[in-house]
Amino acid sequence: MRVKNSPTIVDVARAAGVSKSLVSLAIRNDRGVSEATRNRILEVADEIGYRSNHWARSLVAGRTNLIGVLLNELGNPHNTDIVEAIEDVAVEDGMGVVVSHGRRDPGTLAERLQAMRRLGLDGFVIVSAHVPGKELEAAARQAPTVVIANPYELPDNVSQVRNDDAAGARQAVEHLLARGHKGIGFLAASESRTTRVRAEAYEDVMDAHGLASHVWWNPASVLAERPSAVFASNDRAAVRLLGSAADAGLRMPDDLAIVGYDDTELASLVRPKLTTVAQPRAEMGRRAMEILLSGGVERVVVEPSLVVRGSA
Amino acid sequence: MRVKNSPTIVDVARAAGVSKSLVSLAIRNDRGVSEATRNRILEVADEIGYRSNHWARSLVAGRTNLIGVLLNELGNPHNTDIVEAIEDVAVEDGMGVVVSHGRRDPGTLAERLQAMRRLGLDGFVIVSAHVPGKELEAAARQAPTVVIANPYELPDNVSQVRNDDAAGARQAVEHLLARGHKGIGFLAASESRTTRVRAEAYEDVMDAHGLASHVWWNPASVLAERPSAVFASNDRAAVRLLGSAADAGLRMPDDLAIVGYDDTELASLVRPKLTTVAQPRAEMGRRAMEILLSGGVERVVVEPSLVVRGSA
DNA sequence: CTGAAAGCGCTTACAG
DNA sequence: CTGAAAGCGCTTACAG
Repeated sequence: MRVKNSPTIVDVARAAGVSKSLVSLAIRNDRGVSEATRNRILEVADEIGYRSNHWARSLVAGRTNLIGVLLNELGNPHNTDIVEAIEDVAVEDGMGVVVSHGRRDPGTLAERLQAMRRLGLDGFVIVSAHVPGKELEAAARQAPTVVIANPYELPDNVSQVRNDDAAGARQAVEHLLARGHKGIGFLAASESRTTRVRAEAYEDVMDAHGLASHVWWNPASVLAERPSAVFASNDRAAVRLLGSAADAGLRMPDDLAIVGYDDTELASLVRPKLTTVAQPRAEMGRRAMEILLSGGVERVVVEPSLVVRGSA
Repeated sequence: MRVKNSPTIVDVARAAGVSKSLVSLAIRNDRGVSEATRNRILEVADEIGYRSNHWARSLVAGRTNLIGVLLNELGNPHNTDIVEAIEDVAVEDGMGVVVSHGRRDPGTLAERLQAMRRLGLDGFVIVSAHVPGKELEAAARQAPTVVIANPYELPDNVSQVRNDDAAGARQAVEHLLARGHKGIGFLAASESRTTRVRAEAYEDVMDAHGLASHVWWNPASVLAERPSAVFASNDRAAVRLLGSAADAGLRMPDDLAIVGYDDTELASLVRPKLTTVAQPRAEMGRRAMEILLSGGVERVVVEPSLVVRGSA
């Protein structure tokens, strides 16, 4: 599986009858090469199928012009939308993006990040809360690193862009209260810090209204207790609950009102469509890239907003 | 945003008091380096945070040990499951994977493939039917290339792994016929070859049973005609139809039976759960990697299977 | 067991 | 406007 020998700069030089330095200059549009010469060189290069070797170029440049994006998992639309926003900005700035992912597993994530580090990328965007703190720290020592998530451990040298989970959760619960619900529970999707913050904000609001809180970890427990409404820590959990509740013969939102979090595609695919809290994903991706390109360390919090649909 | 100067092999050599060649040998576990020396070198390397430069290594090796995976779009679970299977095999073989995607747009896909080509990757797996034939051809000239999809144009030098869409479609339609449906329509999700093949197989089966065929392009047209059952060209289209039908007050599967294709996560998230045709994604990813590593050009067709759930 | 030298494909001063 | 030389970080023969 050896790569077919691609033509190099010296092949072009030979074919065009010039020195290889001149080819290099012509290809990079360096002025100081006559119009005619440049055109001839470019033509020859094209003819023999020359394609500059990114690795060699990076080696001398000391930078790769490539950003590494590490995802918690592929196939999570909340994450992948963020990736697209990152890429938009990167491409505008003439940088490439390589994507990797770790299947929600800290060990795999660490491994993938290390592989990216070996590539000597110019920056890292981590769209996951599960990368070990020491790995983040090591990555940030090598190149600007920003996390788009809210991990338990966030070393001082790494930047962060996250949404205000407490504010989002409050909007969700207050919406439910405004609709007259009193028996409102919380469905936790995981033990992540994000879930915890959302749960605590939920409890605070309930407390403030003199109402009792209930946190469940799976749809079955929810159905066993039959609250009048549930705030789920993300859309996926909300949709699972929606399904289980439907299976149990409940009608949403009358028998059970449900609010999710993230506003993924899923939310408008199911019936009733999900009322959910939307994170400004495009903005988050954009901010992350801005921080990366600035080279400094920043912590940014953006505001989520409630999207009311049929489920609550 | 210049990368902080990472320690190189010569830094290690200096710190350990040996030549840089020796460091190189020690690091690659080349025998011919005394146990004691190797350990000392490795220790020093670890101490000063040495990390080998993938680019430099590739430059001299003439290969990158990296496979490029190009996706039609991120966030399509059918695609991303395939990617995971590819990665499993790649990691087993000591190769890395870089992922890129093109948002379903041929121009963007072509651009991304070109960027990957500049990285001099050792092979390409294209999980998309929308990459222009000439781009595939150029990629395959450079390194082994296999498409996991069924594009209209497939150059002779590129390999392919795909499922038997006609067989899958036949299973779907025959299932519907077995359930007693006669007025069965087809909901097309796009103008891709895959959709066309599925549509034609559907028509053939209907023909064979002396029944009329109807192809629609959106849920609204389906509902205007009220067939008794619909075979949708993929899960997403099926779920959209499910939603629209529910909005129109229909009960599935009694008022309308629906069958999808792909068996994505979506299929078991909605209610009723979707009856759908499953592609052996793990096998497809594995086969693609095997072909890549063998270096030859092959065309492989795998068998899909019907998964019966609640929607039909 | 260990070191000096050449070279991977490119760019960057430095002379002409 | 153009060429010869050095060097990016590494590996690979080739001598000792």
